[in-house]
Amino acid sequence: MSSQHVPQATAERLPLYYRTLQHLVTIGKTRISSSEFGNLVQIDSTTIRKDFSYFGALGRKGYGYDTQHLMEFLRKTLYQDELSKVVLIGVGHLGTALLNHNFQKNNNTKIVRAYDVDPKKIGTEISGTEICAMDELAGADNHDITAAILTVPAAHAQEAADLALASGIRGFLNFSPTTLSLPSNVYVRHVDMTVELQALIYFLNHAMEQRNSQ
Amino acid sequence: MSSQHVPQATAERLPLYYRTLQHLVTIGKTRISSSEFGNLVQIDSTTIRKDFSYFGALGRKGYGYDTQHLMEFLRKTLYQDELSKVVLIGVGHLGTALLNHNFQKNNNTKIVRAYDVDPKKIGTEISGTEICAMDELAGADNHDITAAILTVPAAHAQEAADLALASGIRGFLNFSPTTLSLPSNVYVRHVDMTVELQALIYFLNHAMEQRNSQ
DNA sequence: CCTTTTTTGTTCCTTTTTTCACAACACTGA
DNA sequence: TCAGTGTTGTGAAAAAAGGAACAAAAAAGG
Repeated sequence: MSSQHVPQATAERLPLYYRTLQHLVTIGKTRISSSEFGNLVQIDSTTIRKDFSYFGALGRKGYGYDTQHLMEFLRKTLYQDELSKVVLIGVGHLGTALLNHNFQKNNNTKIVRAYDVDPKKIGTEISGTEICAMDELAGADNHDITAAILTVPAAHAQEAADLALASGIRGFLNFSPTTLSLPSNVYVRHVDMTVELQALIYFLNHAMEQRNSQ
Repeated sequence: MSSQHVPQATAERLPLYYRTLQHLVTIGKTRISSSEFGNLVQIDSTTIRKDFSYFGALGRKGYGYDTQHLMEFLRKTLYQDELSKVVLIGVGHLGTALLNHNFQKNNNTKIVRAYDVDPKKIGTEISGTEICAMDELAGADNHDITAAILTVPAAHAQEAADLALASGIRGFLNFSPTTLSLPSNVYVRHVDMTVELQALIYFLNHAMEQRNSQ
C-alpha cells in the first residue's frame, strides 16, 4: 500500500514531522508512539498514523516508531536524497536572515547564489553565499536550480519572478505581500507575514474554539 | 444570515482578501466582480462569494462588490477597529525586517516595543520602535498587548514565550523552528520558513497536480 | 419602460480531510 | 510459553471544504 497518492494535507505536514524527528533524534529518543508524537506536534494521533500509512508500514505494532528510521525515510521522501539548489532574490533584512539561517545544515538544501540591485552588496558574501547583480539573473541558466526565494519589495516581486522564470526556475517561495502571476506549470508558495499576523489577531478577537494551527 | 459560524478555511483567507482590496482601492478600482477578484487571488469565484456570504450580503447582484466598502468591512472584521498592540521579541535580521515592515501603515496593528538581549541594541530604535532589555519583559504588565512576535533563536523560543505568557500575552506568532508548549487558552500561530521551503521542494519533486497554494 | 446581460447568494452535490473504532499483531514479563 | 498490554494500520463514518448550477435581483442599454 505504498505511496499511491499522498493527500495534500498530509504532504503539508511532512516537513513538520521531519523537523520534529530531527529534534527527537538529537536528544537521544529512539522510539516514540503516535500519541506521544501527536502531543509534540499538536496533531491528533490518528491523523499521524494515517499520514505515515500512506507510505507503507513505518511503525511496529505494540512498539511505535523508530525515530532514526522514520527521520531517514522522511528525508528521502522530502529530498529524494539530492541536494536541492536554490537562489535568493533580494538581500534585505529578510533575505539576510534566510541566508544566515543556512538551510543546508539540517536539510538537503543550499542557497547557492543571492541577487540584489544594491551595488554596495554586490560582490560581497553572507554566510558563504555570494551576492550577484540582479542583471546577471537575466542571462543566467538556472535550469539546475530547484527554486527561487523571493524577498524583494512587493513592487518588484513580479519583475524578479519573471526574470527567474526566464532563467529556467520553476519553483518559487514568495515572501512579498503580492500575488504573483505565473504560468500554471510553475509552483508558487506564498508566505505573508502580514497575513499571518492578521489571521492571528482575527482568531484572538473571535476567540471561538481555541485551536492551534499546525 | 450574518456570521453564525465562519469556517476556519474562510477565516484564513480574509487577510488575503483584505490585502488585495487595499491594493485595488489604492489603484482606484471602485468595483469588482467575484470572478475578477478570484482571478487576482487565485481562488474560485464561488468560494469567494460563499466566504463573503457568511458575513451577510456584501455585494450587489449584477454589479459586484464595492471595493472601498468591502475593504472597510473586512478591516472591522479583522481588527474590530481597535489598534492592536504587539511586541516583538528578538531583534535579529528577521526581527528587524518585521520592524521595518511597519504593520501600522496599512493595518491596525503596531509593534509597540521590541525586546533583545544584546546590550548594543538595547536603548536604540528601529523604525520608531524602542528596543528594551529582555529582562524588562519578566516584570512587565502586557495585558494590553494582543500578541507577541517571536523571532529569537529556536533554543530560546520556549523561554521567551514563557516570559511573555507570564506578562499577560495570550497570542503568539512564532517564527522559531520549534513547537512551543503553552497552555491551551493561548493561541499560537507558527511560521516556519524551513518547513515552507521543504514543502515547496516536496511538491516540485512529486510534481503531481500543480496546484498553487493560497 | 421593457429586454437583455450581469452577477450575486445559495442550494445541492462532490471531494477532501479528520475522526472513530477495532482487529491484528508485536512486545513484555512471568 | 502464554496471558496481558500497548500500539499500529485501516475500513467506515463524520465533518469540512470546494465547486457546479441556477433562481433572483439588479444594472445596462436601448
